[in-house]
Amino acid sequence: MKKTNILKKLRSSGLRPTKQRVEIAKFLFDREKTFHFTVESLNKLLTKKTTNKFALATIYNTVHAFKTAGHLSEVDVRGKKKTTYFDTNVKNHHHFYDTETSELIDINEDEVVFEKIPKAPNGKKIKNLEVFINLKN
Amino acid sequence: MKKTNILKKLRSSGLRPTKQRVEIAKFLFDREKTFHFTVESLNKLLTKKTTNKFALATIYNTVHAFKTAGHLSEVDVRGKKKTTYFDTNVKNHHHFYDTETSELIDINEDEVVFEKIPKAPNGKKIKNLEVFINLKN
DNA sequence: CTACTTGCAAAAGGTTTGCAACCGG
DNA sequence: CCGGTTGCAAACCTTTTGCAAGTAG
Repeated sequence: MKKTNILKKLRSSGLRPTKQRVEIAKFLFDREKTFHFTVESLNKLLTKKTTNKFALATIYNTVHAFKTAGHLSEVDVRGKKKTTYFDTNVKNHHHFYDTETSELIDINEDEVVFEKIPKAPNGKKIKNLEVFINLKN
Repeated sequence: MKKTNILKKLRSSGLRPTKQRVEIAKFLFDREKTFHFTVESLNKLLTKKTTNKFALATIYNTVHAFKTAGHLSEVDVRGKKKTTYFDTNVKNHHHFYDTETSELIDINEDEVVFEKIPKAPNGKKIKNLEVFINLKN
C-alpha cells in the first residue's frame, strides 16, 4: 500500500494524517498477510522499527480510531494474557489460537461450512458468528 | 444437589470444604440450568443472598480453584466489560452472546453441526472448537 | 487561527499477591 | 497442632482520562 493510499485511507475516515497515525498505519496495513497484535506488541515493534517514539496513549487512541473507522477488528482470546488482540483482517472470518505460543492464525470464512446452526432466541437476530479453534501440540 | 454431594465434590477435588467454599459451591452448582457469571456479579449475588460476607480475593480464589478442579469453565467474551465470564457448564459447548444485554446463552454441542472444518496447521492438533454467536435486536 | 492530536502522568478498572489471623482435619 | 484458607490492603497490569503543548488545514 503506497503512502498516498494510506493518506487517502486516513482522510476518508475523517482522521487527520498526523505523523504518528501515518507511521502506525503504514506499519499495520502495508503488508500482504493479515497481522495480529496487541497494543503492547505493536508498541514494541514500532519503537524498534522507527526513530519516532509513541506514547502508549497515542497507540491506544490510534488503534481505537482505526477500529472505529473499520480498519481493524478485535479478536476474542482467552489466553494467559489479559490483553486485547487486534486483527488487520476486517472481513468476517475465524481463528485458530495456538495455546502454546499465544499466536492467532486466520481461517477464511469459506473454510468453515455449517450443516446446522441454532436459530437466534426470541426476537433476536444473529449479528455474526465466530469460530474459535484452540490448538495444542 | 444436596449438601453431602457438595462436600463430596469439594473433597474429591482436594479442596477443603470451608464455610465460604461450601456457600459458593451451593450457590453455583445447586441449580438446574447452567449459570453464567463474572466475579463481580457473583460477589453481588452472594452478599445479597447470604449473611456471610466474602472478600473479593476469596471469590477469585474459589472460582479459580473450581475452575482448576474442572467444575467451572471460562468463556471468551468481547463485550464492553473487560472482565472474565465463567460458566457452570463444563461440557464442550457453544454460546450466544447478546450484545445488548451482555448476556450469555448456552448452545448445546449438538445444535451445531459442521460440514467442513479446516484442519490444524503443521503438527498442531485441535484442542477444542468453540462457536460464538453475537446477537442483536 | 482553531480544532484536533499528542504526550505525559494520574486515575481507573479488574485481578493477583503478601501476610497475619483463622480454622478444618 | 499444622497447613491450607480467608480477609485485607497493597501491588500489578492494562486501558482510559485530563490537560497543557503541539500541529494540520
